[in-house]
Amino acid sequence: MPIKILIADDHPLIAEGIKNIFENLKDYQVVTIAKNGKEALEFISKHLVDIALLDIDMPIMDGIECAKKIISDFDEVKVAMLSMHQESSIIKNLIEIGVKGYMLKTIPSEELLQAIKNIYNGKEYFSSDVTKALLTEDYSGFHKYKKTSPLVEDLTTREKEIIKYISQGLTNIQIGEKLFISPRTVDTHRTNIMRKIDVHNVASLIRFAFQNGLIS
Amino acid sequence: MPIKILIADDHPLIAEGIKNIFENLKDYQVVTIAKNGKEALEFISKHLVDIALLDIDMPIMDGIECAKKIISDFDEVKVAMLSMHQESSIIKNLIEIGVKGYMLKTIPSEELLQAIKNIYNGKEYFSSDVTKALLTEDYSGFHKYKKTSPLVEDLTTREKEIIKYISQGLTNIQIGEKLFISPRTVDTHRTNIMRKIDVHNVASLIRFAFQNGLIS
DNA sequence: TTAAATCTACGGTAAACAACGTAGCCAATT
DNA sequence: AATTGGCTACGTTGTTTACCGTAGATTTAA
Repeated sequence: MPIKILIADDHPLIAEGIKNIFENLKDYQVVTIAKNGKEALEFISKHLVDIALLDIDMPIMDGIECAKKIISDFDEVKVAMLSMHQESSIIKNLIEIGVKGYMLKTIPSEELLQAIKNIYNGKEYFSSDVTKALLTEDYSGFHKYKKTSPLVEDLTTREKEIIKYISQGLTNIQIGEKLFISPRTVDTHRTNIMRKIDVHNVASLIRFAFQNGLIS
Repeated sequence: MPIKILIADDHPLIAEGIKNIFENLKDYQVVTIAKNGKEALEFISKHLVDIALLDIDMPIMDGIECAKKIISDFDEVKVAMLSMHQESSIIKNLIEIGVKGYMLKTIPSEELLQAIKNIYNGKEYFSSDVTKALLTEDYSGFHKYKKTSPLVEDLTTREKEIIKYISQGLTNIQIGEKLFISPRTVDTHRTNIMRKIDVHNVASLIRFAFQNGLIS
């Protein structure tokens, strides 16, 4: 029983290109190519479909509207989006709607097959490209991102360990007990840490640690 | 010519489990299992390795340190991270460092194979789980998995203001000057804050503030 | 084989903090 | 008119931190 796939894209060349990927593979079957969201919905209401691959930019009914309707009315159909662009706000929205995947059209064919398989098996799939774009995106407006200070490089493993415990609210004595060292040694580490990153109290230290990913 | 893989993980069971995935596959070869970053580096300096799969939490030298060194010193080795957690703050750092992949240890074996293949071929791979976590995280900061504590509600405007100044590393005297109040009053606010959110030192206070979006 | 870095540890001092209680003033609410 | 909550302020006490210097042991790098 092959996985039944619906493709919705208003560009026939692209749609055919995608269809070709599944050609000659007995595990996959492209059951139709829809030119817009409306056609896709009509087909789904009359035929069995496992996975709907929707382009986002389509005339008459776009992929997002279409995805909403499919997910609310035909919950046995799993929806994945194909797009040229990577806009995090849209993607976030799509996930809330309940799509199972988001892929760029630049996806390699074998990765697409893997993605379809994953989604068919109840998992989710999002392009690595998308992930990276999101991670390297500048979130200005939501929160500020500070690069890791070069000062972090100067900290030794032990010092980072000490910072971790300080952030947990432990006193030098308690930290000493945890690490089986003298509280005076912890104090020495503290002093060295403070000197290295040029702060002069715990508050600034913890702030620095947070902003540089030393604690979370 | 199989893809030569180095695995670094201080938990032998996990490392062996990962190794088993590649067993009997002629395209992949696990050339060694390192117990920490140091061992991994030593091996790489002496042997040919295509891909280094590093756990993040390791003793002696953790995966992040190790990744940095590998990427700076052995740029023919592609580095991918394996982790138990989805820590978006450090994933971003990792990408800047230059790692090619980030996967959760819950990754299915076939997906891991696909990931390794992608990375070997110069692409990148990031777990869908990670992507989704990033997309659905609330953008109040990097500190996603902590919900706002109900205790925050108890804090007055003045108290939050005091917290802000404390986080900037100001002493009670300096805060008093800023707000034109006595340092003793600042002290009173401090005490009240501590009582309300049930912490007993500045470190815990700042941590709380970060995790609840009071400061950033 | 030096030299440098790291982790360890201590003595001493001044500053800052944490916690207790008490209390007046003001504004908003009951 | 009385109460409540928030901001102000002080006395006091013990704990903890921040910083200064010194220094041995061990590992790493030059």
